[in-house]
Amino acid sequence: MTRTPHILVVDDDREIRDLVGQFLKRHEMRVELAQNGKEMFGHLETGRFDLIVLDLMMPGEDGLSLCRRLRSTPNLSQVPVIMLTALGEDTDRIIGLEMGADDYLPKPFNPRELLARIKAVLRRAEGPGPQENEETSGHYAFADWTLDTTKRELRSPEGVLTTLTSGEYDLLIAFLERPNRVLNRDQLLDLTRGRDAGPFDRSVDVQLSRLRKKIEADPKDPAIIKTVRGGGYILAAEVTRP
Amino acid sequence: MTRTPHILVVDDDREIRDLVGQFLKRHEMRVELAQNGKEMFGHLETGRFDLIVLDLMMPGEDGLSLCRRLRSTPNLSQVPVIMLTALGEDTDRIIGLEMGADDYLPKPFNPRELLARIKAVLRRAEGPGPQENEETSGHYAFADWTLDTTKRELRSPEGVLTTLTSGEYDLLIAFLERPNRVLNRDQLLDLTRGRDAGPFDRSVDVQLSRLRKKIEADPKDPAIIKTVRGGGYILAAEVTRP
DNA sequence: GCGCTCTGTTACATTTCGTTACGAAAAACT
DNA sequence: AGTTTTTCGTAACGAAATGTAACAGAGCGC
Repeated sequence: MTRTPHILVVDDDREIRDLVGQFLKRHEMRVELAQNGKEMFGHLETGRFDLIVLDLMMPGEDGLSLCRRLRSTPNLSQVPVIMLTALGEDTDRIIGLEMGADDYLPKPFNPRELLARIKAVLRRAEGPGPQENEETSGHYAFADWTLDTTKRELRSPEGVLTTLTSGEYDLLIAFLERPNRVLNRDQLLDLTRGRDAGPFDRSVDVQLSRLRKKIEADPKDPAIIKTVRGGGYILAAEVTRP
Repeated sequence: MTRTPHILVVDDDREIRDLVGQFLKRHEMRVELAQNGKEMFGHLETGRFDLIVLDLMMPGEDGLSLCRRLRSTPNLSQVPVIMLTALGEDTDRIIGLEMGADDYLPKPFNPRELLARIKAVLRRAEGPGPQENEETSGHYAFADWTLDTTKRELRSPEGVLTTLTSGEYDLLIAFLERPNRVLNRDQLLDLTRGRDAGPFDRSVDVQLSRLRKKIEADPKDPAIIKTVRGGGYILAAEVTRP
């Protein structure tokens, strides 16, 4: 199973950003663009990415700093990064000192070269799988339910074990990692299946319906995952991680 | 079968140490860190390493001296060493004088370069090696089961001995070495049989089914090795190595 | 060779998931 | 209010993925 890779391109130069984006899209990758750290973390909050292409030199917070922040964010510390470095002065020194990235590419670069490196890094990173692995340690508790992510076990308020299919499990995790936030269908589809929605895609609705049947006391009047008409769905419960 | 290399990084500069460590970990290596000779030999006493990355300039006993001690220690005299040398020193002279290391890398260095050299040295060292690939010995404990890899004995929660065929054993080991990670069929086939999957290869499924019949209380609703639809399988249990 | 065990292949059963369809509910409009 | 339009819930169906019994060939000890 290889889903199409989801790449986040961060560069303040609009031209480069778009160019890289177009190029990667033509090579069967899904691409999001960000022009600074704020946008980058915005994307990271709502989507799952297989790799980040990050410009070193940017106004405001630069690539190095962003990379460090990334590495110290529990959920994102393993996302591969390819750093774009401008040619010049102490590039070597910086590269030598800062190894937060998985690979470096000096500007100006050949897009094919970038593609090759992306593929190489993805191949390497394939092992641990998409983010969320690592220390997504342990337990979630919400609305008297308990989810053990190590054992992939869901326990009802009464303590009964409830089996979830992988699809239902993925969906639940997506909500638990982003509680009390409205997630639209595109985001959910990306988070759970790593793909974009077709024109009349209702698969999220159906899957959610199935999940509700298992965890809601009254699926007709859901109390845990609520519908936001025109917006998506929201996990309406406090989530704790003991 | 080559398992992930075990690297010991010795450098007094915390930043470099950590960054090198992070970088190598992302490249499928297991890494231990030491900030001086004392810690280094501490690690060497308790673990087996495939390679040591050693800083030349360190307060107290420096890299050269440590390397010499290493070479004169019977058990460790063959462990490959890559020496990090700061610029500005008379590198050539040092290299000329000290042949204890397998390779040298001047600081500041490009991490890709370090990785390339590590791989090159490992490849070279691989040949002769009766070097005994480390922790082949030991016990695994998971979900109340115990596996003794020395005797290849699997014991059930009730203490009953369960015999595994070698195929089942290999499969179980593959999971135990990578707990809580989704492994797809290609990876499993590679890990257990060292071959690539044919077009409609279901052998992993069948073998896993056989393993489940032996270790799962209810093979119809597996609790230890779970299926990740579209992804592969995952060992859903905590694994400890007493 | 003969019997035994192990493993890959095949075939069929079962499960899961996406799509479609249709009715219900909410919003928009008249 | 009544009507139309949009959005959502979910049953039902079919396609795809997974589970596994049964078979057959390979390897091994005798």
